[in-house]
Amino acid sequence: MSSRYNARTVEPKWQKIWEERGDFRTATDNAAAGKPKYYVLEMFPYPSGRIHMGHVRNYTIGDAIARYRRARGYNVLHPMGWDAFGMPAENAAMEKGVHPKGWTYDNIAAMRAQLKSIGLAIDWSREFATCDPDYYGQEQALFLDMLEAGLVTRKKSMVNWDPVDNTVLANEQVIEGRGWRSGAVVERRELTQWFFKISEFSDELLEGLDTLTHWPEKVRLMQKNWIGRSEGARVFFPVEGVPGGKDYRLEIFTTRPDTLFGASFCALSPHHPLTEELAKDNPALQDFIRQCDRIGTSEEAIEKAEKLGFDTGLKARHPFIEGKTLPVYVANFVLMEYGTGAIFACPAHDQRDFDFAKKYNLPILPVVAPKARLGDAAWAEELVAGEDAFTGDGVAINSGFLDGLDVASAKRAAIEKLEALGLGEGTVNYRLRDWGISRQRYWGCPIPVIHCEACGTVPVPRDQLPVTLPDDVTFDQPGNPLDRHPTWKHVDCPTCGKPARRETDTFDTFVDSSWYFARFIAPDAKTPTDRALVDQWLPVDQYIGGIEHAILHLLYSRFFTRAMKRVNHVAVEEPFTGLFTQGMVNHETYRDAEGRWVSPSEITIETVDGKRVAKRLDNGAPVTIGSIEKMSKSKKNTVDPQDIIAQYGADTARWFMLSDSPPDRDVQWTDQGAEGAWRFTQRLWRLVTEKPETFGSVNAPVPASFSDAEMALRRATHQTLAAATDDFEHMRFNRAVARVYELANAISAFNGTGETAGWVRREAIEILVQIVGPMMPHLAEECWEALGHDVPLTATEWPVADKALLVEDSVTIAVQVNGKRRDELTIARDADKETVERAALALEKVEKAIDGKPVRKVIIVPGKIINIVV
RNA sequence: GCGCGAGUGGCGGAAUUGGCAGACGCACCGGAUUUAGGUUCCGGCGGGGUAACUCGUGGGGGUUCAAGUCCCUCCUCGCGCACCA
Repeated sequence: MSSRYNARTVEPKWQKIWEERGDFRTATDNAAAGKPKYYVLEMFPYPSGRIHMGHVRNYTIGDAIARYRRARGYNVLHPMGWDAFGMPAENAAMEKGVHPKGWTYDNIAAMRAQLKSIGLAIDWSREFATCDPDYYGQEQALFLDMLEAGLVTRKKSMVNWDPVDNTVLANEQVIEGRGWRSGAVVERRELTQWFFKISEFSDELLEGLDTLTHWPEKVRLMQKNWIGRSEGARVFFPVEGVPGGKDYRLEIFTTRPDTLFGASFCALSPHHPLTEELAKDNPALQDFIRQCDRIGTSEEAIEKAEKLGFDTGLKARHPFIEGKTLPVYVANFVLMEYGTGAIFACPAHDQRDFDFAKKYNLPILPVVAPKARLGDAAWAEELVAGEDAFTGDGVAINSGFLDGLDVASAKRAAIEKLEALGLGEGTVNYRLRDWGISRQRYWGCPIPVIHCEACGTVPVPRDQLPVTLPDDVTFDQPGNPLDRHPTWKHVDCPTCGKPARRETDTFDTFVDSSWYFARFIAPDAKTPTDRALVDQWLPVDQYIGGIEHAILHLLYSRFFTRAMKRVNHVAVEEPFTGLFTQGMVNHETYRDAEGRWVSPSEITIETVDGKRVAKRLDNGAPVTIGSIEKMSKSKKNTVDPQDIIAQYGADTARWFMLSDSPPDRDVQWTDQGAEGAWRFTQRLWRLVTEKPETFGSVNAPVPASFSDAEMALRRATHQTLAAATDDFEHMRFNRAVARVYELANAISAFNGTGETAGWVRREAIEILVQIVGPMMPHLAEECWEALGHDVPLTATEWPVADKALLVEDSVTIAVQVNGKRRDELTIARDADKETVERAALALEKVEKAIDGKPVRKVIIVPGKIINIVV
């Protein structure tokens, strides 16, 4: 009776049944549900208009977890929403003349339909978009709470300025130092902006990392380095000749006070107050600053740029060496945002200082020598003549009272001395800077403040929230449409009633994504969160998303959760108990004879003489097969999930996404892999439906005894179940898939007949279908129904492995001689070491390998290996 | 430039705390059945060697009875770098 499995009809059928049954609507009041809660969340998507394979992978992983946890008896919360503010909507408005709002909501509608076709176990009743006034209004309320709590500040910071378009550019809009549209050389410009005081949480955020034991170690390490706690010293260098500053003391931060005796110059950031003071009547310095400002604002650009300096002519007095002075430079690699915006440089022991000293012929004096080369004059010569600074541990030399101390002791001694002299102190510095949240853009959440000439910055009164975006805006010119809107920004001051001006900047979209996980718990609450409910549901038990968010999004969310706790909107400090970072989806690239990228859908591949050869489908022109890279529009190596779903069904796409690669690594999408996944869907369907008469009846009693072959299949079944369950617990879906194949092979190979065999066969196939359930839910439901069940799989509990069937009576272990495998031995599991040793030594191949030589040692690892050393 | 991670057959990968390298899948090769075909089933499949055996986890070195796994070093690729999301 078996016929082909038709995903096209089966998948919508089950999606409809699940929806009608309300299987995935979560009982909001978990306490009443009487089950443990489990909150699983994937990073919500930006509504670009179409889902891509990265989404399919992300949401399939999350869905498998959600369905597995549901089967394990948890009350699962698995919501979905849209990270809907951001630049692409404004770009579309400029390029296509569509309104960002219409464009965004149209995209959401299209992507929602696509996501639903994947068959995700999502509670769609909780869906929202961050551009819904209801959501961003609550975000404004949160901001006001944080403002009142002193967590917000205003200060000056640098932006990329396009002098032709007269607009602020994002870093990604600066290409090789030029504006992406105008092509003009970009300048740095100072702007007063809003900031969250995340730097006040540096220590807390750092220490909190230790509690995140279910996060990848690499993410914790990246965050730790990003926060960048470093112990060091503030040192004051008295500077002579500062105009109008008689006793000017230059404050610098250093992590290496032990190298002070090797100092050869001081350097100021181009935006250090002293630099700006000096530049006032120094046109050459003004030019130099302008030159530095052309590098752009990204740290990457600044660090990669050639090191340049400007000698101010000022001299700084060395704190330890009487009479010694150091030249004071302005240098392009000194960041105003880090430390004090000024450094002292010890070229011998810092690579950047070293490069700079070489370029400007400044002295390089080694003051730390590696232990092994202490007192070796040649070492110092090599260092100075070479290209690399010595940054390792060693012993202080040429350093007066520090001589002979190791680096750590020398640091302590130097700080003590500085403190005694009143020329410095030990201090802790962090790399983490405050979070600038002002964006000079339209499509974002308006910052709810009003600027009044008399009253200063005044919060928008709560009863006037949300401050909504005006719809009547134009995108025919660059710049912020809110700022040039004829009426929107003109309001009366809420305090004094005089004419005032709305803040026209909007929030960084990272603000929107820093608390959405809390909003899903009560998406309609009239306050940002519903405390009774968030206390039940937070933190998120398992969060899943791309590794590219390892630092910013996750750090901002951690900060925001702490800030929300301070203003009593949540009880927890950490938002995500478990974090899983999935890899990317890659695909081969193709180019035609002219080097233009060609899409996979435009070509066909054949194997000629064992080699894969590609050509265009339309005209047969040859196409070169290139490297495997991350799917991207620019390289045209994308595969549209909708095409795959239309051709093979969602289950095939899901299965492929989970089957081959470990989820935290990159996966390569291949047509053959997709076909292989599709073939397995057909195979499972055949296994279930081909010979229904060979299965026992549903709910038949357990037979009294089993044959050896029947026991073997039962063992395979329960061992697979135990192992696959463990794999699900650890998100090792690729291993679970491999075990599914093994069990399927065992079921196919089992040829027992009769009632008992039928019972065993049914047990095996049912467990197989249940394991497949979280991964290919539609197919599994259809199989489950075909096996005679009335209750859908989504409402069926996860099976439990019979522990008695997990252990074998005998084990096969390898026998090595001098570490090389010579034979194997099958022996009772509980055999003692002597028995094992005697049996191993008696093996013919082992005897031959020993070759009469004396046995020195026999290593027996029970159940694993025997190694005979001769 | 700085920080982080990853390298195992033709390909994706598997391998408890160091304990039989290559499970499982894809591709490929051979056979059977059938069809108009990509279907299905059976067998083979890291390199060298007739074989005994031997070499093999990015390169080089080390620790160990035993190393894909631990240590040192080098190379390649990927991610992040604060206004992309």
